[in-house]
Amino acid sequence: MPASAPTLLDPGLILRQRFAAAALRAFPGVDLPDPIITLSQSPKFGDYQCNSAMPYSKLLSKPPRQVAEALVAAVDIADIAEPLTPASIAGPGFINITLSHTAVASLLAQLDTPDLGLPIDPDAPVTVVDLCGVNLAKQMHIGHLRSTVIGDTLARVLERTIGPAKVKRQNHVGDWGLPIAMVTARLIDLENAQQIDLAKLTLDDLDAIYKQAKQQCQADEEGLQTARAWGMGPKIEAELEAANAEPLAHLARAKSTLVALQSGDPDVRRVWKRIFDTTMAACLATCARLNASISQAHTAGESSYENKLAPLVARLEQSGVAELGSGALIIKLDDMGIPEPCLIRKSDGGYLYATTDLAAIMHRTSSVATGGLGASRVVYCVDARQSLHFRQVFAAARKAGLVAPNISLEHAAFGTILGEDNKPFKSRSGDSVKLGDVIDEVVAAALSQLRARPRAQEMTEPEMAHIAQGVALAAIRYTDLSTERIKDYVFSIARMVSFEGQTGPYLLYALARVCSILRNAQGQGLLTDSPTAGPIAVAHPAEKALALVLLRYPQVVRDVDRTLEPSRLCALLYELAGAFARFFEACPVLKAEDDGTRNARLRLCQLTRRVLTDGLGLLGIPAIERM
RNA sequence: GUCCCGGUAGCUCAGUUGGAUAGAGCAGCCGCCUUCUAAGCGGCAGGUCGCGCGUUCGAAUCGCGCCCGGGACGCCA
Repeated sequence: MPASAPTLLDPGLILRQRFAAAALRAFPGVDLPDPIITLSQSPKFGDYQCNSAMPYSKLLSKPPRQVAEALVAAVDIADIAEPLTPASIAGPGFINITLSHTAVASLLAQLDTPDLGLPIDPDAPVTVVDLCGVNLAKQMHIGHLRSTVIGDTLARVLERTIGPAKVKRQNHVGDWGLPIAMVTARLIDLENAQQIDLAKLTLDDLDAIYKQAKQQCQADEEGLQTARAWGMGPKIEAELEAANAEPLAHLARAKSTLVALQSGDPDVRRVWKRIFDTTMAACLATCARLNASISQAHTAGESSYENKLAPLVARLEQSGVAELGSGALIIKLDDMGIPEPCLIRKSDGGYLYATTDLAAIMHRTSSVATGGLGASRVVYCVDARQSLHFRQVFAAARKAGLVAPNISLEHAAFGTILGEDNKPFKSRSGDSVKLGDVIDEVVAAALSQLRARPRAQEMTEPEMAHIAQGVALAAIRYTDLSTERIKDYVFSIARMVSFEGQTGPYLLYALARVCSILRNAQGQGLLTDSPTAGPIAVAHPAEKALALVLLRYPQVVRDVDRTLEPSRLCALLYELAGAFARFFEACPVLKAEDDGTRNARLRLCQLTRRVLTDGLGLLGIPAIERM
């Protein structure tokens, strides 16, 4: 047990410890589960409650109220809560606990440190976060939003809990398959025909060329097979074959380009590199607009595993883990509860994306000394539709002994973004929507909302434009992060920038109001040089309610680390903003009844600002101090 | 067909390890700006937690069966 275990600030955790000790004292020798401590639903039940008397009563064969009485008699919480009395036991045996104001103030003072109760865990494992996952020759589209935003947020949270040095973002760029070869082939043709200048190539060009190339290679093989199967006659078959001739030729050309690319043909490589650079520059710019910290340094494309595939597959084949099935090389997983085998080599000798993923796992988890990333935890921020794929890859990696048993492989799966019609978000023409265009739209919507406000007159155009950017970013990211990852959600620009209720802008607004108070205090010379010097105190119910939300912050951040669910942090910050809004209504700060109250409230404001700023920062939402 | 994920107020969603009267937001209705930003606050109204059976002192939560919606399912990535 490290001596530097974080100070317990969360009242729920403190109470759990105290009640566990009480259970040990009251019922020595009995192995009871951890006490259940929850927030009370209603103020009349106090702040927290212990619900364990009932389950314990069964294990102890004693009436629940008697168990509750024994716990109340044994528990030592005099330093943090109001004294428990027989009236504290309610219903079948709930123990209601009201924290003392002095204890809350003292815990708040302990929270008010540079790390906000979140010291970096020195024993934490190096963690890889697989995120973004763009493809070459394609604009980032709406399908990349969640992987980018959720992945970036999880990485930010981990950077906070385990330290930035141990978090390795990995952008597993799709830069190596047949589709890329198709584009490369097409681009070489266009260049030879002098129809394009590679030096001036843009991603929009590539996007168009990608579609052309795909079209060119689109053979109606299904139709042909149907015609054969149904015996539609040689004439129809011949017609279909003729129609297929051209696509098949293009396909053959793409395949040979892929071979050339993979064997290092300099000219093909040169064109490919141009595609790569053009794509990455544009995508990283879009990531930057989303405030996602994803850079060239995080890029680890499929191509980077290119020369690892053959040795890996050979090893798996030799060890007998992989076997031939209908010509393909497969790893059977039925003994691991997965009926579908994992394919790692096609019957034509080509490798599949599972092969690349296995190579990536090895790179990520092997030691730094051997050129790996040294991770003990790998988090995949990828669409839920790939769940089976990752179950297969993880199981295959374990079965093949590619990763040690203590290494954690986690798929942080997320649902689909839907349009207003409840179907996957697409443009009117059925194409996927470019992410940059979506961001533009949200910024425009935010700006027009902003102009409609009465306060708009007090702002300059550049100020408003700046705020609109921030509001749009908060709207997009908060919307994406605030529901459970696994669920689909409807992308409604109107709702996300509505500025009302549970939205990113509401959180920014709460922060702007805190900042406003502190700014005015500064202006009136009410903030001393050492802002944390004055005593912290909690008296008014709204102050206490605010304090109790603040105290839950560190533990919620750790929860996000553990569960990979940013929505929990979103929920807490929303509660915090609400608690502050009620405090703001009920408790005048600058015009408080006396200096002591005012200073205590100023400290509460300062701490609220810090926690809100910190939490928003973890969500990748920069603070706006005035709006 | 098999497997995975969802189903909670008109709409969008919370609901932690099974706990008290299932909570928010939006939309609707009623109040509150001479006072630190009304993008706010207070209140009213709104629910067979998809259906059934079971386990339990207690089930939105756990188990089994069904219904509805979405998704995945050996040579695409």
